Formats: sequence, structure tokens, C-alpha cells
Amino acid sequence: MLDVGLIRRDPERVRLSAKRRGLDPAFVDEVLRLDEEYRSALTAAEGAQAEKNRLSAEIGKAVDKAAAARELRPKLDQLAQRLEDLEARVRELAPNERHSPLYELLSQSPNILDDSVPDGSDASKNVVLRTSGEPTKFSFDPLPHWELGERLGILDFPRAAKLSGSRFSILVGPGARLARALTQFFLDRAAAKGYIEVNPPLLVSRDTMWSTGQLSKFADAMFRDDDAELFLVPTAEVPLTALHGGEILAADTLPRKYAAFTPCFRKEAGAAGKDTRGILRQHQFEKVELVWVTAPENSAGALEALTQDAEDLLRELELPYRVVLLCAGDVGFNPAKTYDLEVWVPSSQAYREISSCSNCTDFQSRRAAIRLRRDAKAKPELAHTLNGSGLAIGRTLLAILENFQQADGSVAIPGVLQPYMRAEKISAG
RNA sequence: GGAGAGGUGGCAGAGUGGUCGAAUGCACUCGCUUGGAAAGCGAGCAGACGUGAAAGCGUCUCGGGAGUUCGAAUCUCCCCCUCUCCGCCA
Repeated sequence: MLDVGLIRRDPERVRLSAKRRGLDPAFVDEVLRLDEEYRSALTAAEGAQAEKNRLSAEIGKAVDKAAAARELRPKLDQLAQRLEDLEARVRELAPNERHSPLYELLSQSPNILDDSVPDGSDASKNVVLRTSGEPTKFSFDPLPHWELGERLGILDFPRAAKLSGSRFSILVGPGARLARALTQFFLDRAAAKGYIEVNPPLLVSRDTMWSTGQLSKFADAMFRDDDAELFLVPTAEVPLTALHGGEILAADTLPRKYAAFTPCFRKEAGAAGKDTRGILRQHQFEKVELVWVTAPENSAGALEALTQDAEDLLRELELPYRVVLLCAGDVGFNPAKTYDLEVWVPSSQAYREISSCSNCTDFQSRRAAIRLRRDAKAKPELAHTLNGSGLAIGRTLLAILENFQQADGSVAIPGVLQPYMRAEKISAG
């Protein structure tokens, strides 16, 4: 959620950011107009309420309350009538009132971009910051992971389709074990870096989903139960970020760093026909998510550290990857700035996203009311939140299969995973 | 799922229709005291929003919502959550 105060103080900054995202900045003027209307209505309503409170107090103080009440009755009735109208007007306009025009506008407006985000309307303008390793070379014709996986008997797509339809897969034997090895490896590394491991609910309320900014833009992409009003998390970013919603954290307990291994559920409704083969894009996948809550002045540095933490995992796994700074048009709804980690996927002959590390600044905190207090006397301030995967299990597994495949059809296991796998390779049979 | 109890400030805990945003205690902050500390004493200590240059003023919030009333933390209704017992169950 954008800060209405900021829009009031510096509308040009908000317009500029919207333009850079390829949006019509006209909403800024609309917000200003509605906000003005709302505040004048609020002032009027509060004035009337104050008058009413004053008269009521007078009755309360009177010796003969009944008489006083009788005397002031006409005035109060008149006030009550006016109040009703004024309050209705306030409700129509209030920014925190669902379905008010101001609320609609604000809830659909994405975060203000960081100044360091490059211009550009789509992914082609993203900036490659650094590359580690090189696209894997093969002395034979490498197989895509879905073929490789089926030949090795560790991936079963037909039966997944039988059970659940398209965009599901089944990991079998060493495949399932490899996923578990990755999970353990990721969580162990996170713990070593001071992340607190969390095992959160995978079903969250509408309020929780709303508070992290998932609902306004991605409602269609989520699985939900309407009776219970619960949503399956599309990412552990949601429960982890909302963890401290409504709380005021002591500044000296920041940053808070959390890691959670969870399944994630997405409808992938807008991705029909995209990445239909293999396990790249599934309705259900697992990942380890990393979330930071920081003081405002530390979030920029935190983004670098968080990205580094995710990167370290790829390097340890000896996977070729690159780090990309997303351009204005490619940055999501919540973040002010995002680095994507992209791993080399031979079957795509391309780098594919394996982690997205974002600084959401105070955008989620404002909705979720995640605050900090610097000392006993200080006013609470909004915290900043960051998130990134460290890493997506399925995509890492896929990358290992494809990049570590051998001429004989087996797959070597990266050294750091061998203790977890208790094997050096996966071969058929 | 059934029965009961309860949800008040950071915590504990009073408050059952009228200056109650809320006694008191603890915790916390500042000051006095002290060689230093403890104890003691004094003061402060909820959040949001609006208004204002500021001091301040105003409005709202006692789980959430609706209602009764001139006036609700206190009364009524609905919902949510927690705890205890029973049932069921991984």
C-alpha cells in the first residue's frame, strides 16, 4: 500500500514511478482529489461528533440528568441526523473502507520503484549484473530433465496426470530423496547464516493474504476455500512476512531473518501453454523462502545480503547462474527493487529464474502494520520487508539433473549434497 | 462436533450505563538521592487518524461487527479467538 501522505507531499515522484512501470499516472490526481474530499468530510463529521459528545457530557454532569436530557433533546436529535449523513459520506470516501474509490485506487497501485531500478518495459531490458560459471557444455546430446527423469525412474508425469491433472509431477526414489537433500541443505545453510527456521500455516486468512499485497493483483492465481475463507499460500513470503503483522518490534531486535520450507500453490492461470513440459512450472512446488524485517535505513544493504545468501547456494551447488537486476517494467507489485537469480537450464538453452530477491520497503509493512520502535520514547515507524527464495526446490533439482547429467544417462550429485544424498550419482535401475 | 469459562494498555489485573482511554501493581524512560548500585521519592509511559508552524485541540479504538441509549469497556444480538471437559482423529 502506498503512503497517501507521500502522494500528497510528492505526487510527482509517484507519477514518475508509475510511468516507469508502464502505468497511467492519472490515478495520482484522482487520489489527491479523493483524499482532499475525504479529509474535509472527516473534519466535518468529527466536529459534529465533538459537539454531540459535549452535550452528552453536559447531561452526565447535571444534577437532574433527566431534565437536562429533556432540555437538550431537540438539539441532539438534530445533531444525530446531521452526523448520520456526515458519517455515511466519510464511509464512502475512507481509504481504509473496502470498496471506497480511494481504497480501490490505493490497493491497486504498486510500490514506488527504487531509483537504482533501470528503465525498460519488459524483461529484455533487465540488466545482467554478474555471471557465475558458464553454460554447461556437453560432449553428447543432453536430455531435458523430463526425459532424463523418466529414464532414471525418478520423475513420473503420467501418474501425476492420472492423480491430479496437468502441471503436477511425482518424484520417486532418488528423485524424492534429492528434493529432500536440497531442502536439508538449504535449511542448514540458512540456519548457519542466522535465519530462524519457521514452519508456518499453508492456509491463511483473507486478511493475511491481503496484508502482504497478494490479493489485489494475484487473487486469480491462488487456490482457495470459499467456505472457510482460506487461501493456500502461493509462497511462504505470505506467512513469514505477516508473522509480525500488527506488532511493534524493538529496533535492537532487527533485522529479523526467517527461513521456511513450504509447498507453494499457484493456479498458473495466465501461463496456459507456457513451460508445459517438465517441472519448471507446476501448480504445487516446494521452496525455502527467506524473509527479512529491517529498519528502513538498512533494507538496501539487506537486499544485497539476502541476494548473496541465495547466490551462495547456487555457487556451492556448482550451478551456472547469473544475477539480473529487474527493469522498471518487470518489477512486481510489492517490491521497490528486485534481483532475479537465474540458473542455466540446458533444455531451455537459457537462464531461468530460480530465486527472486526483493526489497518491498514499507509497502507490505503499511498494510500489515509491521512497525519498529527505536527507543522507549520514539514513535513507531514502519519496518521494511524483504523476501527471496533460497531456493526453489524443484527448479534446483531440475537444474541439477540437466547440468549434471552424464554421457551414460546418470546424473552426478554435487559435492555439497552427497552427504545428504549418501550417494555420488543417480543412475537408472 | 457437544458443554462450559473467558477475551481490558508491554504484562498482571480492577472497572457492570455518565468527565473511563480506562484504578492499581510490575516492567520501561527521565530526574532526584548515592562513592556506585539497590531501595526510596517525583514525573512520564497505547495506537491510529484529522487539524495546526508548534504547543495543542478534536475523533476513533477495552477481540470484531451490528444494535439499544442523549451517553456503552459496562446492556442485547451475531461472529472470531483462547482455555477446560467430552467426542473424534493424523
